[in-house]
Amino acid sequence: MFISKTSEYALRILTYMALNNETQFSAQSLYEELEIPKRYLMRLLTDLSKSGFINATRGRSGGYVFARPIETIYFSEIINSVEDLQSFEGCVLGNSVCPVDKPCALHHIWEKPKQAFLETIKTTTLADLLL
Amino acid sequence: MFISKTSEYALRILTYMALNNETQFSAQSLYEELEIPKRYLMRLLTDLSKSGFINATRGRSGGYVFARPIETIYFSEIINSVEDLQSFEGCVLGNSVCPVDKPCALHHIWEKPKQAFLETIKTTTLADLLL
DNA sequence: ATAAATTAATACTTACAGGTATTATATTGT
DNA sequence: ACAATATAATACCTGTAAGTATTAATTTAT
Repeated sequence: MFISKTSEYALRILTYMALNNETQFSAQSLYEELEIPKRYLMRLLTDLSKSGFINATRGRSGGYVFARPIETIYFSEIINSVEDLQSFEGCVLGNSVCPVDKPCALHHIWEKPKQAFLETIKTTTLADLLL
Repeated sequence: MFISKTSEYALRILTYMALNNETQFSAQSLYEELEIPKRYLMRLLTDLSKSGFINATRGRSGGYVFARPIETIYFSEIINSVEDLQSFEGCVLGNSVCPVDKPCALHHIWEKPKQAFLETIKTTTLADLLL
């Protein structure tokens, strides 16, 4: 499982845009490149626009462009915009509380993969894909 | 997100059983200890029994006991019994194909956390909780 | 002005994980 | 034998993520 399908889509869209530096991307062109159901893609683009990752312009020669430099867009922020990142931070066993002094049985075992995941998404930006 | 709620429950049940070595656990007693909806817990116990982790005995003094030594029960196996582990192995971006010679943009970035996760669950058994 | 081409808003539908209810089956103490 | 106490099987309900449909708003070429 790992991340939701919507997170997958959001990452797919933005990584594609970051890697193909065209001046602008239309929903149509993104639909043709990425394998995402068209109407869902369009709605997601509006969401990503509202979240401030991209700017939309309507009308005949409209489309989407990055609203900010891609050096400032972290994967954690993208994922967090479509699902709750908090659910990754919490206890593996889903315990409401998992206190430091008396953590759940799996706590220390889970730390390593969890940190590897969080660190990766929190320290990697879209620009890092170009390196 | 990471793992499904059902996986969480399955882990919670079996880790609890591993850590509290009573001769037998009734659904009732597990319900009182773990915070899992009762009927769902009972169904899950039957599933875990069918999967061969535990043996169930019915009737007046029935309950559940481990069917195998806990040294042989890996977390990967538990998770895999209630959801598809394959979904963790696959491409982060959910691409149907993500070929080695031309992997997706996030491929190498994702490798580290993914391997950390898979290695942990594939090399850790319930018995390791007792160490 | 008008039509074409684009995104936006909103509401609806679907699929599935998670949760519930009911009835059946097995075991054991009396 | 019978009642009590377990688990098993099966069907149903529900909430939410994912996907679809419809209509509105905006821009631009002619």
